[in-house]
Formats: sequence, structure tokens, C-alpha cells
Amino acid sequence: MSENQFVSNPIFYSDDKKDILISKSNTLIEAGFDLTLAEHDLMTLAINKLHKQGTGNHEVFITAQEFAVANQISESHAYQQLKATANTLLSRQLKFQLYIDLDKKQNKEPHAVCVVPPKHGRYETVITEHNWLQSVGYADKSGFIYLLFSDPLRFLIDKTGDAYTNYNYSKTIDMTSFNAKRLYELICKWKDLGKTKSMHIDEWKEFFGVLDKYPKVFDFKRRVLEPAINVVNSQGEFTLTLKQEKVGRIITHFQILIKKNTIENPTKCTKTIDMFDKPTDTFIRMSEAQLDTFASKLADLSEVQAMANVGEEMPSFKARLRSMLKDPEKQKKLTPYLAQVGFKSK
DNA sequence: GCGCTCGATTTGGGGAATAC
DNA sequence: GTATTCCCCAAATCGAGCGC
Repeated sequence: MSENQFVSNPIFYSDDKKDILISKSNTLIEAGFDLTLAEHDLMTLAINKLHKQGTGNHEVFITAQEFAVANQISESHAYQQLKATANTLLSRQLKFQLYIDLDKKQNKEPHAVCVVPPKHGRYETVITEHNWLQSVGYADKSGFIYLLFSDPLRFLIDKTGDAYTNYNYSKTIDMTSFNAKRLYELICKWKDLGKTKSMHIDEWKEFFGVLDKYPKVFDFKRRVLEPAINVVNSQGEFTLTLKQEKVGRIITHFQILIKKNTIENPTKCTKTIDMFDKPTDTFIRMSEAQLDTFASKLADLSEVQAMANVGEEMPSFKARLRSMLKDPEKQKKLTPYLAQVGFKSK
């Protein structure tokens, strides 16, 4: 879309579109970065708009009017925020993990870099750091911001179809802290499992972009984790409980337990989808050989590895997955991942 | 849009209490 | 005695609204 085309038809978010369904790559959801609230809102809306435009390029125009409507703030404040954000966004960075498919790399095939682990399990992980944007501009006269995403961000946005999280943007507009919004996105990703994966304190700090802050664990907990949890709890959709793991007296890991408070409307709900989406209430009876095969394959899947207990060895984890697959109730937790490891139900 | 103001939130520091 | 947790306070920063 050219600037002239945009100016002639600028309104994307309007008062009659209350629901803004956001779809973000899980890699982006779990990436480490630190933005202001306005910057995070703007990037979220820009990614959403990019998907909706479907023009194939990676530039977005957002007017102050749209930003005001989407966030339910005054237009004058939206002008201020867009202008201020235009000055800071170019220097903002994010860090995320990618997977190198070793088979493709060895055979010099294209697309060796992916956002989810290859199913065959032969991959290397690499932590990458990038700028969010390649260029940004603010049009004072017309009151809109222009964003051109960097190549790595284009990659993440294009690869959203592999593993992604959906939620309704309108449910986050009352959240007044960046940390709360980020936590809400993470909770939307993990809500079907009823808990996040257990993460080391440094992983949590990285997630919130505060790795070099809060030398005291307690300060990180009280100033980042607990306030964010309180905001998400007060929003009403989830009840979150913080679980901490200690070695002796030292807190090493945090995990958040998630309880859904409402039955969601499937047309409006936030929803996490990894690779595929299937009903999970039908028990699949497997042969002994299938149990062995798929317990082993599931154990290699990063999303399933989040279910492992701290310090749990792989053989024990596989055995536990095998027994879960035999249990009609426990199998439901694994059903969403079975197709990912090649299981086809009859 | 700009400048100003106000309230809320975030952040850092210090010290007391507690656990080992 | 040392490390960690907890509480309190003040300063800095951010979000939002108002008048022009």
C-alpha cells in the first residue's frame, strides 16, 4: 500500500470494530524484549494490521485516530504517543530462539531456519537478537506513523502459521503495565495446559527484558511478576497462581498455574493453536507399539517438554508420557500435539 | 498538536526480620 | 554470621486528560 493510497483510505480500526483479534507467532510471544506500553500496543496493532492487509510487503501505516479507537484513549493523547514512539522504536531490540534443521543445512536445502523444532529432532537452537524495525517515520501533518519491519520480524510474522497464539486485543486495553500485557499473552499461549513451563529466574527476566535489573530475586518477584499477575487476575478471565521452586533457600524457578474463570465463546475467545487444532475429548486407543513410539516422539517436542518436572530424566519422562497416553483423562493434555509427531487418527 | 499537570506505576536504596 | 525475604520511603518515569 502506498502512502497516497493509505491517506485516501486510512481507517482500519473504527468504533464499529470493537473486537481486534490478535495473532502472534509463539516465538514472538516468548521472545525477550523491553518496550513501553505504547510501543508494545503499537507493535501489536501493526502486526495485526499487517496480517489483515495481506499485501505481501511489510510496511504499515497507523493513524492517531485508529490508535485512539483501538486503545480507547483520546486522539490528542494518541498523537503524542505515536510521535514519541516514532523517536524510540527504531532502537528497540528483541531476542528470540530459532531452530536450525540440520538435515536441510547439510543438504543445503532452503528454509533450514524455523520457528518450531523439526519433527525429526535433528536440530540446533540459536539465540538471535534483532531490531524490531528497519525504518519508522511520523507524519506530523496527517498524524500517522509509518513502520517498516526488519527482516527477522518479517520472518516471524510470516511464520505465524506454524505455531501461534490468538487473543482479543480489547481484553488487554485496561491493563496499564507492559509487564501485565506480556504476561497475558504468555498465559494465552499456555492456558490449555493449565500452567506455564517452569522457567529459571533469568529466563523470566529475559522474557520481560530486565535481565540486567533486580539483583534480588524478591525484588523481581514483587515488582515484575506479582504486579503483572495481579493485573491479569483482576481482568477476570484467568486466576493465576505463582509457584516457586527452591534449591535450599534460593529461588531458582518460577511457574504460573492457570485457572480459566469463564467458558469462552469460540468466536471471540483467545486461543492457542500449535500446528493444528482438533477436538480433545475423544480418547484414542493405541497399541503397545504406538504407545512406545509416540511417547518417545512427544518427549522430543519442546511444547511437551514443558510438562517435564524439574530435574526429571528423559527415560522417566517418556514413561510418564506413555502412561498419560493410556489414561483417557490425561491423554487429553497430549492430544493437541499428536498430529505434530505424525499420529493419524482413523 | 502542544504544553502543562496530576495520578499511577516503576525503580532503587536502606534496614529490620527471618531462615539456615 | 550470612543470605534472603520483607517492608517502607522517596525519586523517576509513564499514562492520561485538559485547555489552548
